[in-house]
Amino acid sequence: MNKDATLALQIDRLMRRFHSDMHPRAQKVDTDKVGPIGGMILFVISEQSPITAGEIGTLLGRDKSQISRIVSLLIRKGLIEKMAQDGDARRAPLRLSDKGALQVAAFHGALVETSKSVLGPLSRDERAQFSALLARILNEGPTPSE
Amino acid sequence: MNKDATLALQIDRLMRRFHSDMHPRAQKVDTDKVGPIGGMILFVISEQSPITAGEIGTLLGRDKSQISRIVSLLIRKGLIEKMAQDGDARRAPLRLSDKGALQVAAFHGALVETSKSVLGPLSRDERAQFSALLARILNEGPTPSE
DNA sequence: TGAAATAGTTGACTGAGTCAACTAAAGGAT
DNA sequence: ATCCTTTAGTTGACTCAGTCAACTATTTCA
Repeated sequence: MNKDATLALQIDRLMRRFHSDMHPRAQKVDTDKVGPIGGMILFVISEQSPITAGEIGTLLGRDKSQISRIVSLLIRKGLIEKMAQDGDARRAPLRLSDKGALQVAAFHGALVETSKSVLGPLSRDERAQFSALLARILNEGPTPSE
Repeated sequence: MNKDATLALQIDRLMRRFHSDMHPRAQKVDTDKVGPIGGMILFVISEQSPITAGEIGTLLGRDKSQISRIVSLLIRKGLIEKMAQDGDARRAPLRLSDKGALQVAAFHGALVETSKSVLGPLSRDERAQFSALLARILNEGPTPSE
């Protein structure tokens, strides 16, 4: 069997595993019903702030329309807020609210648990190896700090 | 920043990259409009036949209801067919039709191209390493190993 | 100043994924 | 045998992810 095709199936299965593990964990702490992607957006903002919707879209590899909708939901829920303009009235720099900062900690925990659960079979070294390979694969786009 | 949380974001981005690369490729060869998961099901059947819907669900990590619907679509399109019973009337062993075998080759090509494109930054050795790590993750996880 | 590029919003749609309820067949125990 | 439980698959209803196109407002630059 073709190795590349096998790899494709493996990646697909990893995705499924990751999602189905994360979903219930994220739901349990998602008191404001912002969904898993809402959680990831909060997480990204907590790492880099201020950040615009467009930058979030690039980081997460999602369409701007999707980001736009979830961002306005997060604002409506009071988890993030638009900051004062930075000179370009098209851009809307975002930052966490205090409430959002609390929420982020919970999502962060869910993410960590999911990673630990899914990557459980790997040793510490292997996990680092895996992460390094992922970083190389993703290297073409903007990567979160290391 | 927490390493495990970084890993979670990395995996998510890999998934996004993989999907958005595969989607157009799969669509181009998807003359019967069975969708990317339809293609993966065909691929799985081409590798292991006969196989039941339940086994496909386990292999792909999808819900049986989702598999059931797509399988009946594939049958309606004439790409796969139910075989004679094997003694258990609940189980429905499936196999490719001739038409399905042709379609599978096209999907296979799309899968290979996607792998090559997404994993382009990796060397031959790194790709093998990556595949081995994936195999360790997937085989020792909550899914029954082979 | 007028045209093109950029950031974001909105609408409409497809499809993935989840959950629960259901049918039908098989297996096991007394 | 008959009941009870388990298993394979089907179906309905629903939520959310993802895509695409059209649109507004603002900035940039020729």
